[in-house]
Amino acid sequence: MNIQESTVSEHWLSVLKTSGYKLTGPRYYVVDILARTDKALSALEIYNQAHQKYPSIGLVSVYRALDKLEGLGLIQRVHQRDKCQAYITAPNGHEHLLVCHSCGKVSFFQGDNLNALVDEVEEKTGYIVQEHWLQLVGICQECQNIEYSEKGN
Amino acid sequence: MNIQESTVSEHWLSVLKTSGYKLTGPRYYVVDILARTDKALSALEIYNQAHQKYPSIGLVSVYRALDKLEGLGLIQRVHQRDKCQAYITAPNGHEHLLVCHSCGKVSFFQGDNLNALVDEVEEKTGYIVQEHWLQLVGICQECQNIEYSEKGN
DNA sequence: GTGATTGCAAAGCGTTTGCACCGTA
DNA sequence: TACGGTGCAAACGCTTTGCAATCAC
Repeated sequence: MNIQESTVSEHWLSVLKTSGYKLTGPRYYVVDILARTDKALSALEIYNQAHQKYPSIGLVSVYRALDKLEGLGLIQRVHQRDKCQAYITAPNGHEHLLVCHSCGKVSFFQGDNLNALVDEVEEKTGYIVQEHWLQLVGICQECQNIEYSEKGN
Repeated sequence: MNIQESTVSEHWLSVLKTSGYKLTGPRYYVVDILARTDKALSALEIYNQAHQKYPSIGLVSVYRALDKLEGLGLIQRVHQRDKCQAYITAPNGHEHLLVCHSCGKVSFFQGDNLNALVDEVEEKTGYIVQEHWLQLVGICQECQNIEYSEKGN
């Protein structure tokens, strides 16, 4: 295929290529959509968006692309109360997530303090902790402002 | 129905009753199984166990019981990399989980330090954080010992 | 007695698989 | 050219729903 427009996801495409994967249309559009949004998207949502620019794309290819991207650590799952099948970019590998309950926006944050907690738990319980996984859910500043202005009316 | 043996899940049964739910066979066995184990169980696993003592139970009733128990805050979901449909008791409401990657055992731990982190994130990002959700995955002490003794052979 | 609860069967939904064709490298 | 990747359709497994019968209260 022939990609003309340059995007922020060039890094991803090069990682895909370096890992021995072919650069195909479906993969390109999945990568591009995820790289351009700050909301967690499900396979179907990605498919719907991709379908507009690449009508021949199949939902199955989206699933397969997501699988590969997750394996390469380029994206990560967002776990929510009910559904846990949405994905977000992982620009710096696995990070802690901050999810806005109102607009669905996902941000990242550093959790340095977590190391002390992990050490404490390891000492108290005798576990060897291999991975930790933290997610905060709240309301972002923009959505707070919207709520206030709505109440003001 | 007529329950003879007394179990650790009496508290749950009284909560169910107080909340206006009828105490039926299927509910009793779902509560009892979850109260007696320290492993996260899926609906099907609970059904299989319950079926042994209560052969007429239906899988559907297990799903419905899990729904109610989760709503009452008596159990909570355990989120794992792939599947997020397993449940564990929540004896003290929602708590942080420590999951053994080897045997599947789930423990609870206190995360007091988390408040400082949440405050910090709120200040830096402007979010109002409503819920936090932390899970550690590692190897428990027993499984570590098993590994060592196996390597020694 | 009465309405909530149950079990069955079927439907629903998201995801995976089989397969022949296609396109990248 | 070779073979990894694709799209379609069908299969799959988990979960939910419709409904008449049942059971706790």
